[in-house]
Amino acid sequence: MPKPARVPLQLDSFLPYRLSVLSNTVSTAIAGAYHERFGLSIPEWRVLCVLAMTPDLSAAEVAQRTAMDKVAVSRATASLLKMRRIERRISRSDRRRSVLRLSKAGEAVYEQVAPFALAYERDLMQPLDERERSALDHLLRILLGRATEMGPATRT
Amino acid sequence: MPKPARVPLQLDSFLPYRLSVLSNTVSTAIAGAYHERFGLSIPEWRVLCVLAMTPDLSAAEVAQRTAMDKVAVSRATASLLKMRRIERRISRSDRRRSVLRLSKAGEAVYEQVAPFALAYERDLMQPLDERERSALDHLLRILLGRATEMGPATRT
DNA sequence: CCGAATTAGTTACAATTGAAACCATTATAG
DNA sequence: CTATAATGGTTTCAATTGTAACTAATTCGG
Repeated sequence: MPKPARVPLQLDSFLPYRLSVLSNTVSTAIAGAYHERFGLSIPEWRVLCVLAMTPDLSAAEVAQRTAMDKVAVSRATASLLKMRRIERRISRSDRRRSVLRLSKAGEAVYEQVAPFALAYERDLMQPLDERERSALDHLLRILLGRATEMGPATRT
Repeated sequence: MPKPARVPLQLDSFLPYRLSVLSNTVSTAIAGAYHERFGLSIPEWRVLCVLAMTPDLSAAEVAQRTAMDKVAVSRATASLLKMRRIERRISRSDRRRSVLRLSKAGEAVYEQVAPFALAYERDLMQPLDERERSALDHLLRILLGRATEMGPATRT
């Protein structure tokens, strides 16, 4: 008997691979632009973004809303503080907790970056019609839910 | 006049963000499993995978088919060589070029990992019906094409 | 109250990743 | 031919990222 039955796994039709390639392509494109135009990293941009929508969050709340861990948030806020794009106060009631919000300068940066980000997204989705866009939204929602509930891949 | 018109950018409906979160969730789940079960990193897995489908590729060809850069391929192949999961020869016609293929042990590992990977993928897509799967395929194809042709985000 | 356990956030250290410099070999121009 | 350029691949160094340990403040059990 020759070879055992080969499981045909074509890498470029393998969903995790495709997601990774797509996400990397998009992210590095955006990251480059953010960096050279605004001196922002992607984690910094995320923090800026949630604080623009919702001021006075703690670091932990920011972490939750940006899907970043607390170390990443700490680094991003440290950098944003140094650039004076956010301000930090200490919570009066709990002196461990800090309260973060955009500074005037931070708002100005946000007002510049947000349209840029939205323009990129619009361009990216430009080939999709309305039906396809809502299908995309639907699929991403399902997949993320599923991936999250599956958690650390347990099988064999 | 008060605030300038706020551009409403909700992070969790921003496509690049959603792709990043989904891809990270899936990748870290799989990476953990590959690592603890087979001692493989994702780059190593990718190399293994393309060599299983197509033996006797050069490093550059592997790079192209895995969407990795040549440094990543070099590291992955070095590690796979040390573990004796692939073999390397020097091309007779061009002594810079190497020719890579799975070893017996490499094939054995592949035969184990591939079903695992496919099972993970199947579970991930389990909530999707046939229509949705083909829509997903379609959308990913379009978006990747678009992201690639847009290249380094140029705008403002 | 007081000490153990929790929680918010930072710091330190190791592993990953990317960019540029670097060999060795082959191709090309004069 | 020979010098220069280009190519395949590896190594080096710096930047990013993740994990674990740590500090400071708060809560909880007794």
